[in-house]
Amino acid sequence: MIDLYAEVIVDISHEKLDRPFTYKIPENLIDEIEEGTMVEIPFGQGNKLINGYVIRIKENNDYCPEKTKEIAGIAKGSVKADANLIKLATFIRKTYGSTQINALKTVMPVKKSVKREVKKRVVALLDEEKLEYLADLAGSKHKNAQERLLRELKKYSDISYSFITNKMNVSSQTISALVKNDVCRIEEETVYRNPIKIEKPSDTVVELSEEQKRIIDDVNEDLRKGERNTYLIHGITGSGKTEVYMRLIEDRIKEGKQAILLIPEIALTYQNLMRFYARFGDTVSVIHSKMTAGERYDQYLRVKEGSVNIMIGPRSALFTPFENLGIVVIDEEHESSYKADNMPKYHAREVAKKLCELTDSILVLGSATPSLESFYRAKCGEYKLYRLNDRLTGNTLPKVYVEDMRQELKDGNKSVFSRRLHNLIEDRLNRHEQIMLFLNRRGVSGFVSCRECGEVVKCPHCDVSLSLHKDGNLKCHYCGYETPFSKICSKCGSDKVRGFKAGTQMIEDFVRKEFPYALILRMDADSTKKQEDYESILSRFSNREADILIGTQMIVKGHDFKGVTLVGIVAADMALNAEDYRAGERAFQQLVQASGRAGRGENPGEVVIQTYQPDHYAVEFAKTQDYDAFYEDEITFRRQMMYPPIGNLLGIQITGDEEKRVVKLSKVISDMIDKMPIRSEIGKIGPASAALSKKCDIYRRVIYIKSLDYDNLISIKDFIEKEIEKFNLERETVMFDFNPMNGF
DNA sequence: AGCACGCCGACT
DNA sequence: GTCGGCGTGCTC
Repeated sequence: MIDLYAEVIVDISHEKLDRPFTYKIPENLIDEIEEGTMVEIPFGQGNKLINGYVIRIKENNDYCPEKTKEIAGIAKGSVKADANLIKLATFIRKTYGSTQINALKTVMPVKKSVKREVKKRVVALLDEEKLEYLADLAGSKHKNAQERLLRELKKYSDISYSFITNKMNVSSQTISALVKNDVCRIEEETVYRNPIKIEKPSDTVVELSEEQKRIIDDVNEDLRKGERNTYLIHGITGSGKTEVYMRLIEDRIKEGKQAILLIPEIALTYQNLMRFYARFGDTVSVIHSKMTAGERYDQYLRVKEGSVNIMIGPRSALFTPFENLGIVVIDEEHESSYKADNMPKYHAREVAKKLCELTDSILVLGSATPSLESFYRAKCGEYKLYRLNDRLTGNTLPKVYVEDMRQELKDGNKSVFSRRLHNLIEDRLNRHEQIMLFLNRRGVSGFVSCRECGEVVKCPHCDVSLSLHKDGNLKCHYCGYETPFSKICSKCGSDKVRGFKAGTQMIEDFVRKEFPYALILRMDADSTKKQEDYESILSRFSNREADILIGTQMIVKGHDFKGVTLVGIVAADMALNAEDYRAGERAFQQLVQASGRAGRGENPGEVVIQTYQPDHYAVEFAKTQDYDAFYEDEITFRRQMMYPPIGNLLGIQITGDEEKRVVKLSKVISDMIDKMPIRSEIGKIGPASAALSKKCDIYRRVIYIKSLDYDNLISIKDFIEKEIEKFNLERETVMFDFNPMNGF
């Protein structure tokens, strides 16, 4: 019998080990080991048993035969990765740049039958005096690493394990030596959470509109012809996108196939989830990030045994190992949560496209405000575009007022609210109808604008707003351009240029003062530490326990509050002037989505958008809800600047604990790029300090590379990675993000 | 990442 | 000498 060998990716995430290792497959395991099997292998001089994934099986051994070891066995309680998932992992590794093992791990829906997430910390057991003494002692004996650790323990007494080994350059042996002597102890934390419980309501069969019918017939016709396309459904809020998804999914299930539905965040589409349960019953399953390992494993088993046909969840639901996938639907496809925020930073839309190619499935994207990427592809003919322009319930879109805050100021109104918003709030309170006040502050660190003319101070090189720093200078977070702050407006000459700052707390205080009899709920990151707080605030508001809900972008998504007839966007400028190239797109999306919250019940709604820049294209087009016009303006800007989706952007983030070193390393990398032989034209921006230039004592700098050719960016990333490997970096980290969504 | 090997200073 | 910390290099 011929010998078989396996290429194994070891479960150690380190660049130096990020390549396949060849192992011999023992004869007794030949039938059991396949590509995707998790195996136990002896590794290193100590032949320590570790896990690894078999990614390929081959007949010839291209490695030195004497050194080739045998696979020890199949990893206990392991779960096999199916072939498509391995291909997806390879795609993720190549497209977003990560180690193979990390790509494999993100793609695995369940790694083990019981997976525990542990966070190790080192905690001091002695008091400061004793530690000081021991540190001195270690110092005098030239035990440098030990001294470093002891001094740090004296200062903080509780340090994360990975910080010590990675950032302080102290090895695990040194730590265990101290543990043995009872100087400190290692603590492990496990975090678990319960899933949400869903009841089964009944649902009535809905009559389809002409628009909906056309989409469904057209898609089915394509499938009959053997075509596999990507479809973008641009449907205004309340136009019945969900019903279209359900019909398309139903049709695939009748063909014996399965479906994946991606939604931005589980809690936010609770209502939609119930509709799916009502329609498809037990064949629907849900996964989300907060489920415990056991719960996840249960869902995985149900999928494997074929009792689940539809998987609903956030981006990770994409990796459900269906036998015979037929359709992937991405609802609210413009949402930034579809982009992974930790490595590998993949985008669910792109991975879904790849998955559909691999499984011969169709991809359906839906949104009221499609991402520029998707709409651009639709315009190019790469996706098929459909519109849903009619609101099913027959109620009209809300009336939108844009209030010019410059004029308010001129007329002597210095309050947070325009006269119109103030009057409308009073009116709604009298009529006992509900109000939502919306304030966005994400990604904003105090942009600067003229209160007279609305002019925003922008970077002459990057066309993004400058932000005011404590040192009194205005800085660009893209290229590092710096200029002193001046009260004098360069456009109109007034001396009313000010930084912009407002918080939900401030709005709440103001509302309490102005309308003391109103019942107010506030929701933002500070007031909702826990998921329960969040749900309870929303349900209390839904039960009409309050008149006014004040919040950040959290309150904008998905929820239907029938009683709300007035939406106030207190400071639209906050979103307009976020400091990256997506600001306009995000602002438009948020304004339209926020407007969509008003008048979802019987009474018609009104929306007030307050801004210093009523002429801003995002505001103008949000007022008329004119997506196409907005798109034309925005794509022109992107084309001029070569920003995505026209060009591609690679973000490189350099972080470290000492500013000088981070600055120096970013300069080194920047020079490296300049000297690099490249295939096609690129544009380099930076290095500059990141939007959050210092966070938890870690300094952050960024470099952006623009290129029309995506592969060009990949080779730049590979090149930099290879170069910096030589430096053996210990205190700095370099991270890459392809076509970043939210900056770094 | 984590293990062995080997160098080099400190101490019997 | 020789004990032991810590840098170096390798892992199929």
